[in-house]
Amino acid sequence: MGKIPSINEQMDLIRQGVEEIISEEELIKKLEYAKAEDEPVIVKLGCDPSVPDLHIGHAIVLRKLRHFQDLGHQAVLVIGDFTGMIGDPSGKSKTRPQLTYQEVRDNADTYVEQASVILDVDKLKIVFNSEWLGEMTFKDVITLAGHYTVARMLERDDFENRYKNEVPISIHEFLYPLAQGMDSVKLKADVELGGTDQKFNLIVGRNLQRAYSQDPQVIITTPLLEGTDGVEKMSKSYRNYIGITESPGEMYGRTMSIPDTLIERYFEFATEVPPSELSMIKQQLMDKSVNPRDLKRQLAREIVTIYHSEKAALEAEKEFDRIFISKDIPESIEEYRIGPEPVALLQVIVDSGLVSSKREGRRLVEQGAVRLDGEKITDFHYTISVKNKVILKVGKRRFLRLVP
RNA sequence: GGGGAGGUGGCAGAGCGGUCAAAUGCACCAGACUGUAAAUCUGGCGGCGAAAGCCUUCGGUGGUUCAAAUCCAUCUCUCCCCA
Repeated sequence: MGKIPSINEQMDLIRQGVEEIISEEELIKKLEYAKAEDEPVIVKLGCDPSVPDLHIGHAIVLRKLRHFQDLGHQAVLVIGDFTGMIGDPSGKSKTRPQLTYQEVRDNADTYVEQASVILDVDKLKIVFNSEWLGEMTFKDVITLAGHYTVARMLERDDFENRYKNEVPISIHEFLYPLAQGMDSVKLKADVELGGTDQKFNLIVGRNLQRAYSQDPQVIITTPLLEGTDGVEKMSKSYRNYIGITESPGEMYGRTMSIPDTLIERYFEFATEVPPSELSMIKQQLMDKSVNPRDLKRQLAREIVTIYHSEKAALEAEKEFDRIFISKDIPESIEEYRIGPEPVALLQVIVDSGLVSSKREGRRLVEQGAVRLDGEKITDFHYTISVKNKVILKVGKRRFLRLVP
């Protein structure tokens, strides 16, 4: 590692877009040591193989890991296959079906594949925690558990709240942070990354390393991004996420649907815009010198560009403008064959999958959301017979080309 | 082992014999407006039906009743307190 950047330069990059570093002094020490000894710092990130689809919220922490890679450090991705095979740690959900070995492997593959958009996979060390956790005996586990107390476990906000609100916490949930901490011990991690929701677990890892006479890891937390609804955290279970494998059009549109108040955060955490530009954007948002819509357009382009290409971003933008600004029809519309016989329009809407029930279709007609070739349909008994192609439009963004 | 409180729609959370397809908030969908799928306002938000109405839903099952999310029995899961 001859050309390692200076500690200051490293810290500048590391500090970008993080919530908290515990502690900076320790990190600097580790970096200094690494530089002096020409030994990379070991940076750990754990992932949950039960959710294979990544969204741009996950990307924040992945990007941070990438930063460490760029600085010449050793990134380690820990696939939590062991914990994944046992079940769900976040007590609320019911018995999530346990994943089989094969499912976990497949998910892990998908994860790495998707993460490769952000990480340098060639330099990435990938490990499965079943390797060591699966080897532990019950006695080992008890010994491990002996390093922690219930009171300290209850320090975790989530546990504390659930305890207070009489929401069940099962014993095995206490073991998850310990298991995760064990990963750090095994890997002799210098740094562990995670979302702010992981802070507690990361600290447990730190404490366990101490218990095992290791130099405790530095923990770095990254913010959890709000979803497109602007209310909940971005998560697959609410449909408020932007998946990193989504089509450019979908990605662009979903970005445009975030509340204006989120523009700044998205710029800061979901894109690669340099700090100088970021501060300019913040300024523009504050003094309202630029229409927020235009900033959001820029944001949407940035995001699509990261996961697709600039070209795709521009095309997506064009399409978006077409539909929502010019109120035009999309460039390409799916065709749906209905034959020359007269059919109830409602039936067509349901059969084609545009809406899920006649009831819903009817509501939409009543609300004036259904148009045929631009003409509003007001009668839900409307019967259609197609001689030439017709454009069926439901709401603002559902289109179908009906062909005989 | 004993005592008590609960399981309601995507989530949170009311209801506690009929007026309950189930308040309210969030999410979601649509319309208006607009600067965008932003904000705001309005409407909708189980299914079939033109409608009347009918069917399925309040942890599972079985009852009581003209009528049950609401009462009873039982099963199951959860929480709290005492030991």
